[in-house]
Amino acid sequence: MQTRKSRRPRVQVEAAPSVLPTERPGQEGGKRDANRKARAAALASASLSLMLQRGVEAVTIDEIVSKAGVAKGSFYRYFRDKEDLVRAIVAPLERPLRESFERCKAALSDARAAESLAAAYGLFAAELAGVIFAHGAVVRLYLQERRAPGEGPRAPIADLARFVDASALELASFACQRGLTRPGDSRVSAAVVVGAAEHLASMALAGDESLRDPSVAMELIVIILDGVRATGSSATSSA
Amino acid sequence: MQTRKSRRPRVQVEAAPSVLPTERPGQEGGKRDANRKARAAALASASLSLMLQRGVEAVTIDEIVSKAGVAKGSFYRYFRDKEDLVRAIVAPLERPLRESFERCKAALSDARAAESLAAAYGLFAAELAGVIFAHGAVVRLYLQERRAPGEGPRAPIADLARFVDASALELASFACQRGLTRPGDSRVSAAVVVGAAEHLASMALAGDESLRDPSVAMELIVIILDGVRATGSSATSSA
DNA sequence: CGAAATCGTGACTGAACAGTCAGAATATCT
DNA sequence: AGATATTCTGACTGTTCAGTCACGATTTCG
Repeated sequence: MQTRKSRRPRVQVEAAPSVLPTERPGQEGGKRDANRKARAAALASASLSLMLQRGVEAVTIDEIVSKAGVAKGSFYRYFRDKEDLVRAIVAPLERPLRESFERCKAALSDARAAESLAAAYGLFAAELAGVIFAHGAVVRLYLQERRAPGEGPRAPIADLARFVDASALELASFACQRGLTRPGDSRVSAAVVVGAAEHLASMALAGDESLRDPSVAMELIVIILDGVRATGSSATSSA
Repeated sequence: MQTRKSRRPRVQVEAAPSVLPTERPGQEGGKRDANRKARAAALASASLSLMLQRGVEAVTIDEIVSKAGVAKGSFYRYFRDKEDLVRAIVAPLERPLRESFERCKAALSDARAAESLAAAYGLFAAELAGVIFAHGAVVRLYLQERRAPGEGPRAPIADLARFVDASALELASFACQRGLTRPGDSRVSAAVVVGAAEHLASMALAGDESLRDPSVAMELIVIILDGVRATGSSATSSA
């Protein structure tokens, strides 16, 4: 079997490469275990910096192993292919995102008025900012390739993007049903919020250091809340 | 000279490929001219659909010429390489965008109050919607690869993205200076507006047909204006 | 119509690439 | 320490790809 690049192989039947380091030999404390973690981390880290510089598709396995200081054969002991590597790189984002979405929905469940909306969204934004800056490089990669087609090595990023969009839509629908936001098509408000937050994060991570200030996140919140808030509550936010 | 893929060649000194169809022989009316246009269009169209499906980097010249029904040598008579092709594909977007930005700025120059802001932005949005739906496939490609690194075949898209960001920032600063929008960091409001509009456009173009309704654009405007409007003017938008 | 140019073609080249594998190196266990 | 299993290594293979070029087809122009 030889697939050359990631050009539409999509034929793998069951995944499960014959050999992958599950946790076969010396567990946890051993030198084997430490080596494994170090190697996987070196590969992921080298990939990440290369992919941020030149894009996921342009980076080759040879470059990755060269930069990571590892033999090519070793790569395939840890990852089935580039798509598998990308999946491993972005995987740490999903859980904290999902949990923050869930906590925000729970907070909205208890919300009775507009100030509860502000509180719930404020907490949500703070949590998201934590995730974004804790996983800066990975989030940059996600943002960079976020709208990639669902095929090829960028598929895991596209999957995560779909998850974010769906979660945001669910949240927006929920808030709207409970009368916390202006009535209207929740797909629009969800898209606006996701697009605005992600683009701002992209700027903050890729460029301007000064955009990382907490006041920037506050400004985003104020703008979004004023745009989305249910009419009838107090007018615009107090600056 | 052989560069294999677009892997960091970046060595070209002066561009200007030895032979490219400027307008050498039979001008304008001739059969040559018609053939040229038809071929270039076939290549661009084939590229566009392939790139939308699998991404700019994954598509090969062989696939493009095969789909376009053209010999490989002909490709290189029309485009220097894939980057050149991408530049030709997205080029038609820049002019209308620039002109809309300029018209919007001019409208803001004449604006005296909040309703002028709404009028200027409303017209701007209508013009943008026109561009977006007139060049649907190209805009989809732009949105798909918008945050790509500035190297490689996606560079022309990254350039266009920088242009959009810079223009939006200029517009936001201008509106803010004139007191038409809430005081604050214009980088934030510009990022919010661009991110929101582009993400919504991405949804409308890639997915849901129903998001193409003009009422959706109106909803976007209302949300953004309420989030951005200078305090002191009338409260939230009338529905 | 015939000459002179441009244009189209597709086989060809050299290089880069993904993925493999036999043997060397290393860790673990007794 | 010795035996055994796992892991690392990098040379190797077959393929794919970008870019070229000599030649035949087509168009233009006198």
